[in-house]
Amino acid sequence: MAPRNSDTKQEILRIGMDLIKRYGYNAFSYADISKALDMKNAAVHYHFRGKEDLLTGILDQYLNDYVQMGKQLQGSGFTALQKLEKFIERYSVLTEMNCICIIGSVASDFNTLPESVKVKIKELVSLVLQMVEKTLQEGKKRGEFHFTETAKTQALLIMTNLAAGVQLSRITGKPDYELIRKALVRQVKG
Amino acid sequence: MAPRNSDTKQEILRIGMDLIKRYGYNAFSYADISKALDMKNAAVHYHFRGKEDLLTGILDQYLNDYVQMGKQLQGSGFTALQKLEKFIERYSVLTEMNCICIIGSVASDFNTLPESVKVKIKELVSLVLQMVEKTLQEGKKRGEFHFTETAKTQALLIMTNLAAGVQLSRITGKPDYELIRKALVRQVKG
DNA sequence: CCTAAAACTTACTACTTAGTAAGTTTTTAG
DNA sequence: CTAAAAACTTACTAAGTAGTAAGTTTTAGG
Repeated sequence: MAPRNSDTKQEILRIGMDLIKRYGYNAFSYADISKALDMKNAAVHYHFRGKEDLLTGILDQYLNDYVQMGKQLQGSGFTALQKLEKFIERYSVLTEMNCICIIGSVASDFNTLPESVKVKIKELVSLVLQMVEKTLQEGKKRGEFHFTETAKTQALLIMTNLAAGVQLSRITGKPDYELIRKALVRQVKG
Repeated sequence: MAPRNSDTKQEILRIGMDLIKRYGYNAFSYADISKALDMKNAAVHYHFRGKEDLLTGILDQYLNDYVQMGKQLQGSGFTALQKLEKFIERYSVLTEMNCICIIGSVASDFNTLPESVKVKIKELVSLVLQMVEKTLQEGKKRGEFHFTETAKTQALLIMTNLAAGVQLSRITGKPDYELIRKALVRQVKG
């Protein structure tokens, strides 16, 4: 049998996250994951009792990544613009991989998800929005940004531009994402 | 048995469209449709051989609706702002119904769809974007709008704000959609 | 009224889905 | 080396999926 070298649980999360970004939560199965890792579906159930637990695990990890990134950027000498660009970069990478962001993916499937997961998604989205809002406020204070809307509203505009930008560009092509990306940066700079 | 008064094929399309907007393409089945219309799943297959045909029918109807709306607005004495608001209104209604737009829904599932449908979605998105772009150009010429981006880019920004706005507001609440809606109108007015 | 097409139902198939119970292998710690 | 916990496999279930073939009812037109 193939050697089971690395942490399987982590691998499952990795594959699961990729599948959600590529196809969506309701379009992948335990079989897809087990096949990708060359094991049986029961092994996946050993690590995550149900699909709900798996999704929860994926969202927890994603949230953790964001918190980690936030800490790394905080008080690190980066300008607000650089912080914003680090955030935008995540979406550029998604576009390049023909994927959409986790938040956009689960947002589309929102009505089909169990309540516990809905709550977690709310937390996740709130966190991301607050991080962007904070960066925007900081940039305005420093004189880097000159947008006219409130920081919260501007954060909403940026989030929707990016999340839907990657979705739209899968259909109409990557140049459209670039148009959106550049325009929203201009908008923020004012 | 319950009387089969109205056009069944049209009813199937109506239910199917509602299910896509509410749950997504991969989260509903022929059984859902047949139950809603109090008939057997084979009857749905009589009208639409496969799920691919059903989705094609739904997209065709949606595209047709848009063309119809475009014709109605063209040369009808409406200002560009009024036309834009008619467009925005569609998304406001979706928000109120706890739904997302068809385009956003199929965009998330894009990688799971057959090629023929992908092509149709491309046509649909291009049409909608062009309609918005045209309205923006008209408004600028008339002095109603004063946005600084190109009409195409501004159309992309509006589309992404609205499409992701309804998705996001299902998670964080309707007020966020309102913030986005009002901000994008301000942005266009300049 | 009669016929033929349209609109179904009945009854099924083959496949996929999440999930489970019981047994086996592998790893780890004393 | 050994015991036991962890990480699996085997072998299954029950439910749901799209889809089909054949027969029945309904509807519309001459």
